[in-house]
Amino acid sequence: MKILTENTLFKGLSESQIADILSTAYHSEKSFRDGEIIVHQGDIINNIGIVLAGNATGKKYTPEGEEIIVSYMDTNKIFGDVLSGAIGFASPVTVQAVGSCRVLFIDYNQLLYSRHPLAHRVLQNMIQSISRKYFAQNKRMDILMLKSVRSKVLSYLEWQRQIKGGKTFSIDLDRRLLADFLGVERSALSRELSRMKADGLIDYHKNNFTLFV
Amino acid sequence: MKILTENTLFKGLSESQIADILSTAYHSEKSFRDGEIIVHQGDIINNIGIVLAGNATGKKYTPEGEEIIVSYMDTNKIFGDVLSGAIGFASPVTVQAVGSCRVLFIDYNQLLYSRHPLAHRVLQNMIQSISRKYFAQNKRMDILMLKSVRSKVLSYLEWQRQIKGGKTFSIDLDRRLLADFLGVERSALSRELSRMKADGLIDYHKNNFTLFV
DNA sequence: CATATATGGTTGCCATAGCAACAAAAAGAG
DNA sequence: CTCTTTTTGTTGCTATGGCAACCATATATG
Repeated sequence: MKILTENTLFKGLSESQIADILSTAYHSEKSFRDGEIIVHQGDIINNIGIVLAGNATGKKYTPEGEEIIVSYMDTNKIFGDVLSGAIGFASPVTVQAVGSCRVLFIDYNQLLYSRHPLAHRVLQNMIQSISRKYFAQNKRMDILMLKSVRSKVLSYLEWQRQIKGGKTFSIDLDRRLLADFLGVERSALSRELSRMKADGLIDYHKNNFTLFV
Repeated sequence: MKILTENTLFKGLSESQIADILSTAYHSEKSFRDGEIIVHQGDIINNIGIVLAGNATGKKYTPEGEEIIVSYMDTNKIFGDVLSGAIGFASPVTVQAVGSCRVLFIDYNQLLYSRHPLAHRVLQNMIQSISRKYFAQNKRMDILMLKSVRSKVLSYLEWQRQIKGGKTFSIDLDRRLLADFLGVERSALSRELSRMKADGLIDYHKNNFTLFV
C-alpha cells in the first residue's frame, strides 16, 4: 500500500491517512491475466480503478471494427475516475490487462460522499486529475482539427519538444500509435516524415526526433 | 442570486447555503459589453466564472490565425472550472461576451480549500461537471477521428438523434459551427449533406434533420 | 421597402491522403 | 545463426475534400 502515497489521488496524505480513508469506502483488489478485460466498452461503472502492478491499455473500437489504443496505464495510474464522476455514462473504452496486472477498485460513491475529513483532500486531488486528463484530451483535439498530416506532425513534435525539453527528444509512441493519435494513416505518416526529413524540417531515427523549426 | 440554485455547481444547496459558502470565498461580479474579452487565450486563471446574464463564446485561434468557436455559454453556464482545476495551465480559449454579459467570479482556491462543511458538496458537483465536459469532448474526438465527411456527419446526427429522441430532430449548430465541430470545410459539409439527401440517407431543412439510417 | 449582411448551397480544380500491396529493417524466438 | 514476427518505409492509384469563387436565400437594419 506504500505506493498509494505516490498516487495522484492520495497526494498529500500519509500511508495511515490513506488506510483510514479506505476503511470508510468499499474496496477490493483483483488480479488479471494477460489480455483479460478489466472494463468493457459500454459498461457503466461506479468504481475507481488504480493499477497496483503491471500495465493495462484503454482500447476503443471504431464503427468499422478497427481497434484503436487510446491510452496506456502503468503502475499507479487511475482509470474510471472520469467515468464514475460523470455518473451514468457508458465507458467509451475497453480496459485490458497487458501481462499480469493487479488492480485496486474503490467504490466511487462511498469514497466521494464519505464524511471523513480527509475525503475533502481526495476530492481536490480528483478534480486536478480529471482536469488534467481533460487538457491532455484537449491538446489532442487541437491536433486532430488540423487538416494536413504535416501540420499535425509538426504540432505534435513541437508539443513533445516543449514537454521533453531540448530540440532533440524521444517520443513515447511507435509509428502505429502515433498515426492513431494524429488520426492519419500509418503509411501517410511515414511518407510525410520522409518528406519532412528531405525538406530539412526534422531528423529522426526510430523514436528519436530532432526538430529544426 | 436565486438563479445559482439552478447552477450545476450548487446543485442540492439552498439559497442561504450558497450565500453561506460564497461568504467564505472571495467573489465578485463584473459586467462586460458586447465583444469584450473575459478571458484571453493563454491566461492562467484561478477563478471560476458563472454567466449570470447574457451570453459568451469560447473561441480558439488556429496557428493560421483562423478563429474557431468551440463553445457557447448562456445563463448559469460555468467556465474556468477545468482550467482552475488543472492548476497552472494556460487557457486554451478566449472567452468573449456576446451582447452585454454579467459574470460572477469565484476564487477557485478559497472555494475548494474552504473548510466549510458544504464545500464538500460543491466539490462533488464540480467533479460531475468537469467529468461531463470531458465526455462531451471525448465524443467530439471520436467524430474527429473518422476519415470521411459522410461518416462524421452520420456519427454526429446519430448522436443528436439519441439525445433529442425521435428520427426527426433539430440541431443546435448552424452550418459554419457544425463544420468547425466536425473539423471539415463548410463547403465540403454542404456538398456532402446534399449527396446524403440525394442518396436518401437523410432529409433536412435549415436545422431540422431526419435520419433514415 | 430597399439595402446590407449573414447564412447556406454549388462547382471546378487539384493537392492531399487513404488504401493496398509490397519491401526492408529490426527485434524476438528457437 | 536461421527463421519468424514485428515494425517501419515505399509507392502507384484514385477518391476525397480543401480551397476559392460565386450565387441564392434568408434575416436584419435603416
